[in-house]
Amino acid sequence: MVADAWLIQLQENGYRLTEARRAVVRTIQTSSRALTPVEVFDIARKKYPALGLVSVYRTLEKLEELHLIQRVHQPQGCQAFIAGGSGHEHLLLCQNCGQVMLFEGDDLDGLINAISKKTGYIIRDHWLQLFGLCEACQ
Amino acid sequence: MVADAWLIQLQENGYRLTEARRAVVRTIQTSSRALTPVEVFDIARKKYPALGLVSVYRTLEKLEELHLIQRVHQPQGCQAFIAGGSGHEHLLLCQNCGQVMLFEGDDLDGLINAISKKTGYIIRDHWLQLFGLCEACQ
DNA sequence: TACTTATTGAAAACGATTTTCAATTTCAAA
DNA sequence: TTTGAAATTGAAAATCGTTTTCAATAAGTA
Repeated sequence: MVADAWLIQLQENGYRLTEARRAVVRTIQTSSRALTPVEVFDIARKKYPALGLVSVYRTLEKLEELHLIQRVHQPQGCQAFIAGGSGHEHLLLCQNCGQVMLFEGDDLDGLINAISKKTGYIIRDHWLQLFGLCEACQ
Repeated sequence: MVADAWLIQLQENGYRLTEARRAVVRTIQTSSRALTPVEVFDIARKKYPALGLVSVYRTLEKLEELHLIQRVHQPQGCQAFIAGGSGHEHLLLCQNCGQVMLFEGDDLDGLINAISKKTGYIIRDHWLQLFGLCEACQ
């Protein structure tokens, strides 16, 4: 019935497709903001009341391992997850409603080279996150 | 005896100077990598064995509130603290030894304007963190 | 020196996450 | 279809990091 890429990914990695996993996947996929495990639990249970919180944790773990979701770091905490992007993308968060957008196309080469030269570090990775107000919240 | 800026800051904000606070302050100030509360506890107790873990948490809370320390976000967790910079600075972390350096002079205006135009967001803040290998670990 | 009040460490409480376990469900093989 | 092995489940218990409570102590002012 569902030709869902995430479910296929789970299956191809040897995981079984269960109602609990479908419920968690659907919940995260349809959210425009990052959700904590308990939030996923509360939302998903509306459609699948038998769901247990433990299964939420276990499914999130697998989805993160497959890079289908990613953890969102914020000043208030780092327990929330959002659908992961494809390739190299960064996050843009609305400080009012929590909406998360992904963007790509950062060109930090100049900056990174300068810092590398100044500090002697070999730089292998970077995190960039922007905070602001989405159009609706301005 | 100690003409320490952090201790003065604490005092000026109405907090008393105690051995527990001195021990925590000294521990963080002399560390080149981010420390978790328990790590601070273990290190500080070597010089002040009577220290309690609760006082570590309470002192970290006050130091963070005064912006003297900052929380370090990493893939493995976000509970560690490092001495805070002055003004607008970003972190550069060694993925091998954990050493943390601060740098400033990021010019993200072009990038931020482009993202702002593309998404309609008003961008008010940003986080940038670089990961790599320090000279000693290469 | 005396006194008020912040601060302390220990123990208990708490909340989030993980582990254990018997029952259930999935899915491949018959 | 049916069967059966193995993965997955939810509930309960255990665990971990952090916070609260509380009586004793220490800091700093008068």
